[in-house]
Amino acid sequence: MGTAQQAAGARQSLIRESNLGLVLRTVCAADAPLSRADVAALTSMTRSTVSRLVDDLVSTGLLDEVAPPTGRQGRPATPLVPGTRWAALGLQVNAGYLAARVVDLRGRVVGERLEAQDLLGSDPETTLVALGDLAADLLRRVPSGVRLVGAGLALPGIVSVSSGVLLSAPNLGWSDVRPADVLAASDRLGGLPLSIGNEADLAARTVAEEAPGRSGSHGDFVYLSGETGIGGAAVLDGRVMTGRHGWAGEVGHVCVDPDGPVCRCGSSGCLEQYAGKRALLAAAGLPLDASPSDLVARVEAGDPRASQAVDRAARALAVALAGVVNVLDIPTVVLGGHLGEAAGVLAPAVEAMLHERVLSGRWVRPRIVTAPADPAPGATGAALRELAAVLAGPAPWTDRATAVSGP
Amino acid sequence: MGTAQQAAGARQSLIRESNLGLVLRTVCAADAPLSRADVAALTSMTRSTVSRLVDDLVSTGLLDEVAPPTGRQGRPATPLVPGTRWAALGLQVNAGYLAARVVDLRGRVVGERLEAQDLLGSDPETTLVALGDLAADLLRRVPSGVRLVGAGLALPGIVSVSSGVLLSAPNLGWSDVRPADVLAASDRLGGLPLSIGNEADLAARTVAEEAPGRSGSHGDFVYLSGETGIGGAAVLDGRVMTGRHGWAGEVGHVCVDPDGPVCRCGSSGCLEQYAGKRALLAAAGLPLDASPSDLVARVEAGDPRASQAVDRAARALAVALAGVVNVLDIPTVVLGGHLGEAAGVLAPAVEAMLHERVLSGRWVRPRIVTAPADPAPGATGAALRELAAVLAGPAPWTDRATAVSGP
DNA sequence: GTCAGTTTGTTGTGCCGTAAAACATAAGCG
DNA sequence: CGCTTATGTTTTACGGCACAACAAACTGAC
Repeated sequence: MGTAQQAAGARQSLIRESNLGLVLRTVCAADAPLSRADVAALTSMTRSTVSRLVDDLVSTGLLDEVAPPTGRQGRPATPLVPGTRWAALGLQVNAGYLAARVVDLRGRVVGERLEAQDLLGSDPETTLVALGDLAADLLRRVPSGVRLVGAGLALPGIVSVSSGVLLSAPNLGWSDVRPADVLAASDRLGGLPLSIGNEADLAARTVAEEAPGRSGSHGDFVYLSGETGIGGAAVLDGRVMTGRHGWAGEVGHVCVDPDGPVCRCGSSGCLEQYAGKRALLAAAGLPLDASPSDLVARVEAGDPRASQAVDRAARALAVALAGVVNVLDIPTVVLGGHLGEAAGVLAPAVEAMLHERVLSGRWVRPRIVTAPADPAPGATGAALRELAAVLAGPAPWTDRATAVSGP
Repeated sequence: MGTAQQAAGARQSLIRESNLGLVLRTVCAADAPLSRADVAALTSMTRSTVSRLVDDLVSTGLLDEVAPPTGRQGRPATPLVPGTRWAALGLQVNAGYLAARVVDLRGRVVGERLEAQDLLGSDPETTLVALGDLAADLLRRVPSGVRLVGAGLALPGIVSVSSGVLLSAPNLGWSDVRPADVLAASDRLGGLPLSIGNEADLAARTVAEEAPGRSGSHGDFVYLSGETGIGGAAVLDGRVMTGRHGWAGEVGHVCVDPDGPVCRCGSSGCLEQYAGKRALLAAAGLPLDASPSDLVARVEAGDPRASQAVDRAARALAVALAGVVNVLDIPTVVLGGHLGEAAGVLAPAVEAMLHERVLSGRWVRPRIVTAPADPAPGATGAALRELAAVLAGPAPWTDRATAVSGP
């Protein structure tokens, strides 16, 4: 087509905003508190410039100054840390539970509410209102003075992020739901804007950044979220690849064997039919409400049926992941959810087979690692995404004067 | 780990450079010539600012002013077009030919040399020197005054872009080759810096942008390059996704059936074993030197063996591409090379099967389209990549005074 | 205890690039 | 020929950063 794209010219204020964000991100990314001079050295800006930017950030509470250390020569530096006055709300609906979390700019979970509940076939509206109650209860306990920058909701299904519609969530039995409308109608979030996202995409974010702006141990990886189904996400250089419509990363429905069992997605031989929680437990002869650790125990006890189920799943994982690694050139795979719990018996076999099947395996050996155990990583990830918006461009936030929260 | 990343602070000169590039790209992206006032309107900058930026670009020849049109009211505008004084050299080595092209900033092929040659098992040094001769001959015919910004070489194999090493090219029988060193030693490129890239990645670029800075009809697509093997590339929002090491897009080695034939990559059941040129022709009972059009003719004539081979390939393509589409969320597939030539008999079947196998197929129907026929798209893509560096940031180029080329 | 040495943070000066508005230019049109 | 319209240029002002000098605060040695 060749139509000229709309792109705004850079004016002087942009460089201010850009540097404001750079300073904030630099402080957030650091392991130890940085002084103004440290930031200047890292960003190759002058101390005077950094100083003025930092002053702005401190006055809005995006950065905090802490007590100067002693013992070193020269004028004592003023250590800077991410502020505690800014936080975001993360929500999650899953087949087995509701979750609400508040995460602050330092990445600390300020407050949390979890509620186990079987939600397969539940009514979307009722469930979302219950989630709203959970959130409202949580928000009441948040210390006053904390500014909430937004709310995010992690959902296990196909989500249209831009329009805010959950198109389909088979494990909940939901389709065409607009959570923001439901929660706005019930007014439990106090006008906080709500965005939604895919559970795996958001859970992957908790691996990509251990705190807002601070990248995790892996910069590029494929995340596999073993909840009831198998969700997935691809992270490239710390950013979750969402794809054109936000549906990228559906590794669970990569075809492992075209002659394999029919999947409820309409295709056949999907990975989920081999390594999904139900498929795995059923193949091992375990009840559907058994836990992955039961499976691991059986395998370690020498149960041949369990071992066979695990082998079958490992083989399927290797085939599917090899394709993903070949296409994305990301040799690291992070296993979360039930796959993470079963990683002890799964990972070694998958890793070996991956090595054989990956074209570039000769030069970079594929690795499988396990995500830290967390009942609701999607909720944390949703909060992190909201906070990431602040880090990307703090300027719009420094203007707003009043806080949303408070008792 | 959370180490603070090195990021430079934005200084004032950056905004100049940024806007310089923006103006250049805006003009290049437009279908019709733009005036200074048009650019100002599109970029939301003032006419005065645009005017000064354009003056700089015109003085370096990155933009040309053409004759003002007549017939409209008001002071006649000065139409701007990409300059003809800037060009890049694109080279390609493939199993069947050598190619050299010079492409200018308007996307026109200024000069071209093609040489058919069987290069399987050839000596890398001899072949690259021959390519250098071809290029030197081509450069002699380039009009004087044309500035060459760089040279790119498209190679059919695993390439380490950053270090400039062709790690492995099975279809040439090459491994661990450093083309830049060979060509620098023979001094046939007159000191022009050479970068290398994967053939499919670069060929995909010719689909993504029909001219430097002017995007093609598809912004997001998976490109399948059917040369001797099957290469691939993923294009997201006009940018080729290269992956961590530059090896992304190897769709040819996605596993279609784990029990399928062994591939020379060490894996089994790779797509290439079903839809690769050799596999396809062999399955159809055609000689290895037959052309894809022969296959199409046989199918249309009702040859059952040919039809069966095509069906098998289509099935394999659907399985592999469904996985790719599920993971990347890119519902458009562009077929190039022999797959493009056979698209008439392949595409409809693949499209139908894709629709069934893609998770999001209910909302966005996957489409298969054909790339324009071109004997050496990699060469053009390599040149486009060099020119893209100029468009991304023209500032470094406007400083250099002297040209490289000339008779 | 005092003073040199050292590192940090702040204050003025100048340069540079864009915005805004007035002005100059070059057509068409009645 | 003057009016209208649109483009391109000039002038002035403002905001941002770099640079350099300065002030602040602590260590350590004599």
